[in-house]
Parts: sequence; C-alpha cells; structure tokens
Amino acid sequence: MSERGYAATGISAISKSSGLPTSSIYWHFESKQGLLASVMERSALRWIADLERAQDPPGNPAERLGRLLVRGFSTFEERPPEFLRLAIFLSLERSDDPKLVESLRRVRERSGRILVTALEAVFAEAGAARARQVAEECAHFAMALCEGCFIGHQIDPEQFDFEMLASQLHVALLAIGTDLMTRPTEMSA
Amino acid sequence: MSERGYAATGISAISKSSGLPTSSIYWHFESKQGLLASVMERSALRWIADLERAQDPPGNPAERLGRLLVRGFSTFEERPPEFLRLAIFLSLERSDDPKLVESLRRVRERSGRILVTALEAVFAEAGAARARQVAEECAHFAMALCEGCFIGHQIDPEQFDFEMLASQLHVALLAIGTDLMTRPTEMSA
Amino acid sequence: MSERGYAATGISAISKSSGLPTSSIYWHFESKQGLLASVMERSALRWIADLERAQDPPGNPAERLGRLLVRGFSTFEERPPEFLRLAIFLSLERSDDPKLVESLRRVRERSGRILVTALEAVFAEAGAARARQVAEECAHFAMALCEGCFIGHQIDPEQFDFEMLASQLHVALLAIGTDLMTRPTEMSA
Amino acid sequence: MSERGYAATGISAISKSSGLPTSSIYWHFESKQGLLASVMERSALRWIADLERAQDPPGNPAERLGRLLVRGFSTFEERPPEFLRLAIFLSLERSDDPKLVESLRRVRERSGRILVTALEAVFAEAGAARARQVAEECAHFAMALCEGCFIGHQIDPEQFDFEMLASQLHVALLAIGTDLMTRPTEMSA
DNA sequence: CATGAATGAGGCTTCATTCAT
DNA sequence: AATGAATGAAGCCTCATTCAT
Repeated sequence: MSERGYAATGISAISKSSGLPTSSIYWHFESKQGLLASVMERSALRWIADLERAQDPPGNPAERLGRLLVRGFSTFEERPPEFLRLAIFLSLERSDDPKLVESLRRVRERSGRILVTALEAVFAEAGAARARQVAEECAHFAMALCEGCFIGHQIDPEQFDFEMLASQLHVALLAIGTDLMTRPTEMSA
Repeated sequence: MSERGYAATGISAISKSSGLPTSSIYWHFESKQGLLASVMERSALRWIADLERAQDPPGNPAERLGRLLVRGFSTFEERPPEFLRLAIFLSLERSDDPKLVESLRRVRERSGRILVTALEAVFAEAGAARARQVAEECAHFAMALCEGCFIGHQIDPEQFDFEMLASQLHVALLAIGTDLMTRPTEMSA
Repeated sequence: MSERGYAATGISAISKSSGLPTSSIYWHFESKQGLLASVMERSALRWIADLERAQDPPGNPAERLGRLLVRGFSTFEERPPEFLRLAIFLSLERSDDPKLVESLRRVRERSGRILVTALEAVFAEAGAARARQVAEECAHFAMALCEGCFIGHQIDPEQFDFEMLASQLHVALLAIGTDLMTRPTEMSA
Repeated sequence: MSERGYAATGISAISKSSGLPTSSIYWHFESKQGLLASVMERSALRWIADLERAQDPPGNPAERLGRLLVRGFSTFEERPPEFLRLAIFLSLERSDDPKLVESLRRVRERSGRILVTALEAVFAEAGAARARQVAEECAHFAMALCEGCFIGHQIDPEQFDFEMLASQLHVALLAIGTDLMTRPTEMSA
C-alpha cells in the first residue's frame, strides 16, 4: 500500500506477498480499511518513538532543535517512514473514512508536539505564553517543509540533500521565530 | 481523478461524468495514464502561466519575491492546482512510464526556474555566479515547502493559513540566502 | 491473420501493420470476412500456379510425380503458403460464412486435381477409368499427408524432414495405387 | 472452444454454458490459456488411454498395427478428439506459454510412442536397433497423415472415408518400412 | 486460527464498424 | 479514394468480500 497507494493495492497482492490467504487477512483485520488503519498506526508510532528519543539532552535548546531536525530528516533516507507515504496517499485520495482521518490527524498532532516542545525551549526568553505561540507557528512551517521534503525525495532521490535542508530549516526557524517575536503581538493568530 | 485519486477513479466514472463513451476516451487519450498525463500537463501550464504573470514589475526584488510567493500560495485556496495533486500522486505511485516521468520533471523544472529568477534578483549584490548558486538552493527549499503546504492543506484545510506561510517563507528565504552568502564559498556544492 | 488466426487478428492490428487507417480498409474490403476472403484467394492462386509449373515435362510419369511432391513440400520451407495456415485456421474455427467455405473447397479441389493428373499418368496402364479412380483415392491420401506435414512443421520445425517425407509419400502412393489395382474392382467407391 | 476456436470463444460464453461465474472459472484455471491447457490435457489423456487399449493382443504384429490405425481413425468420426483441434489451434497460434508448449509436445510424444511400439513389432525381423529406427520414421509419417486427416475432415466431412484411409496408411507404412530396410543403412539418419 | 472455494460487480481496454468530411 | 473521429458491445481479468469447513 505504501508503494502503490490504497486503491491500487489489492488484497490479493497483500495475500501473495505475505503468504496468508485473503480469508485469513479478513480474519485478522476486518476490512481493507481496517488493515490500512492498523498498519499505519503501527508504523507511525514507531517513527514518533524514534523522534522522541532524539530530543533528549544534552545541549542547549538551539542545539537540541538542530539535532531533532537532522534526526527527522535522516530517517527519510535510512528507513523511510512508510506511514508517511500512506498518510500522503490517503490525504490525496480524499479517503472519507472518519476513523482514518482521525488517526492521521492524531499522528500529525503528536509529531507536531515534539517540534513545538523543542521550539518553545528555543524561544523561552520571550515568556512562556508568547514562546508557545511562536513555537506553534514555527512548527507548522517545519511540518510543511518536512512533508514537502518527503515528496521531493520520492520524485528525485538523488537531487535531494537532506543535511542541507535540515540546516536550512534550522536557519529558517530561528529567523521566523525572531521575526514573529519582533512583530506587534496579535492575539488572534 | 484529482478528487479521488488515480487508481480509485474508473474510466467508466470519467465516461459518465463527461458524457463521452469510454471508447471515445480511449481514442483521444491512449490509455488511462495517457489521459492523466494530458490533464496534468494542461493544468500545470495554466498554473505556471499564472505565476509568470505574478513576477512582472513593479517593485524592488524583495517585494517581487514576496508577491510571487503570495500569488503561488493563494492559488492553493482559490483554485487548487489539480495538477499538483496529480503530480504528487504520480510521483508516489512510482509510475515508470518514461513519458509521464519526463512530463513531471519538466513541470517541476519550469516552476522552479521562476523561483530561481526571482531569488537571483534578490541576491544580486553577491555577484551573478554566487547569486545563482544561492538562489538555486533557496528554490529547492521553497519548492519543498510549497509541496508540503499542499499536502498539509489536504490533511487539515482549516488549520492552514497560507498568508502566514507565505510571509514566513519570505523571511526564511532571506535568512537562508544571507546565511549561505556569509559562509565560506564552497564551489563544489 | 495467418499468424494468429482469424478471430485473434483485429482490424486495428492490420491497420497498424499496413499503415492504412481502418476506415480505408473498410472501403477496400467490405468487412473483416471480405478482407480474409480476398487475401486467401490471392495467396492460394499464387501457390497453385507454382505447383502447376512443377508438373511440366520432362521425365516419365513416376519421376514427374516425385518432382511434384518434392516441389510441394519444399515450398513449406522456402515460402510457407500463408493461405494454408489461413485455411487450416478457418476450418478449425468452423467459420460458417458460405462464401468462405466455398472458396476453401475450390482451392482444395484445384490443387487436388494437379495431384490426380500426375497420378493418372502413373497408373495409366490400368486403363483410363480405373486409373482415374485409383488416382483420386491416392490424391486424398496425399493431400491429407500434405496438410498434416504443414501442421507438423508448425509444431516443431526442426524435427521435420520434408525431403524424407516427400520420398516416403512417393513410395506410399505407388504402394497404395498398386494395392488398389490388385483388389477386386468396387464400383461404388 | 473446440467448436468455435480459441480466440473466438469468450470466457463469458463458457461461463454462460457452464453455469459458473467467470470469476469462479478464473479461480479454478488461472487464465484463458490455463483453462485451455487443462481441457486439452484431459481430453488427450482419455484419447491416448483409448488407443493404448487398442493395441493389446491378439493377432500378429501387422494385424495389431492395422487394428490400432483403424481404432485411431474411427474415433475421428465417433467421438472427435477435441484435444486434437485444440492442439492444432495452439500450434498454429504460436502460443509462447512454455507450459502449454510443453504439454503439447508431451501429448504428441506419447501418442507417437504407441505407434512406434506397434511398428517395431512389425519390423522386428530387421533386428531391434534397425527396427526401432525404421519404426520411428514410419511413425512420423503416420502422425502427419493422422493430423492431416483431422483437418481434411474439418474442411469437408462428407468426402472423407476414414476406413479407407486407415487401410491405405497400413499399406503405406508397410511399403515405407520395407523400402527403408532395403536401403543401405545410414547410421546418421 | 486458518483456509480453499466461491462470487457479483466492476476494472481497463479492444473490438468491428460507421459516418461526415 | 481516403481518413479522423466516434461508438456500443464485448473482451479478459481482478476486485473486495463471504462462508463452510
């Protein structure tokens, strides 16, 4: 599924590549959608756990943020997060199963929180409330870039330089954060 | 197709919604993939033409870059570039039809060049050669963010604030460009 | 058609390999069956003309028969008679177009007559009427073998030794003819 | 299939006439070709078993050969060996499925061996080695005639007199065998 | 817990043919 | 004399799913 998309992957293909007969697959997972949901959740949890380990000490906040970004990007090369491919496929396919959509948001939310935490520490000097606000804006930005990188890597793996992008993102986040902090506070954002 | 995904959209559905019988569709476009490629190319050319108009004068380089970014992002909301969805789909599906792959790269290359041109003007003071190098790095970054935004918008349209992201990208690009220019020149990059 | 059978050969395939658009094909030949009939007749006439040339003098009757057989078999290798493939295909496909069936019988009849003529000369000593009777029986036998050889050649071209078969057929025909002539005359055959 | 030809027989027609839905047919036989192969093998084995029974005692070798030929030919009328039609079809269609080609050769080889055995006994007086050689040549001849008869019967059933052809083949084989035995032995043939 | 067998619906594509130009 | 465009019907095959064992 993560290689060809949800609709394009038949149960019988999964059966062939796993050895289990289709009826057994239906015994374990209620339906095609159910199978998908299980697989995605599993892969996502593994990836997130990986990230969470990466933000442990030591170092100052900016260094920790950098390490987190490098870690996130490097998994794209080492062990591409299948769940991300699936997630992107599913969002593009406009799947309308609410369970699935919810699961997707949850994963996104949870990995976003890791970023927010790291960013809050960086912008701590602005005061807790403001730092959180700024961190959240920055996190959105970082997540978008992250997903974009994943796609770029799919399109043309050899042109992609994750290390460079991680360091550019680092620069960008600091600049954006600083910029946000110097603007007049808008409470509505 | 742009609504349900490539694999999930049957030719018969297209036939029904267009009024043409399937055999006529097959006469005009050689196959399902061929249909897709045609549609994508058409939509892409329109989008690119739109962007190209957005970088015309007036204003200084930095302003023009800003306008370009806003213009690009704003279309995501107003008139979502179907070609982007298709393009991303196809890249993830790892289609190996060389014609399609070529078409994809062409579109990507061409929209990238618009960004590069705008960025070159911004960094002109560094000298033509260096400016081009920096502009290209920045363009990669911008493209990745752009694609990421598209996906983010698919997953969670309400949380997305394109205007904000455009301005953040603006800030980020200037910071990244400046950062690159102050580093010791590496010719091999 | 002679390579894949009637039903398996599409008009569009013929169009592609001939350069003419399908509509032009339909202008020249009224239908698929009409095209088939034309092609077959043409190829058959050429082959028969070839055979007819082979039975010209010189030599005694037995020698002329031998030359005829060798000639017939040798074309299987040199220039396989496409009409034969077609004819066999069509007879196996149980085509029920009466025009076609008639055309097939005509061809068969005409090439049979060549054989009969050669055989009559060989058995002339038995008297004209008897010789003709014997010759006709022998011709049936020879035609059957001939068609069988064609098929055998299709199945396993390298195992087939046409020269050998031609000489065996020669021996066989003389033996059968002699055998028939020594039996009590049955007028009803 | 044996009535209308391979290409002209749709799976849906088979489905209709058998009661099974097409998907069930595809579950039992992997493909149209697979179905064909199965059917052919089954029919062939039955026919061969029939022949094998026909060569049992009593009688001298020449009589036994005659009985075998009559038996073989008579099935053409009584219960036409559908496998033969299919087999010929497939050989002419130049199918390149190796499984099918193998199956075809196997059937041909096996029915050929029956003939060889019967012929060996007839020519036994020439010594085992020579008899085998002669028998094999004769068998090729007989097989070709046999296949040719089948086709002739398709083209023009009423003109065909199998009994006559069987007895002619008998005469022919004895003549050819004798002829071969009186020639100087060529070891390389 | 596992699986072989079954199936209706629908997948993409090609068919032979027509017709306006 | 020729052809680009069009089309309904049919082609082979795979789909997700069920169920008796």
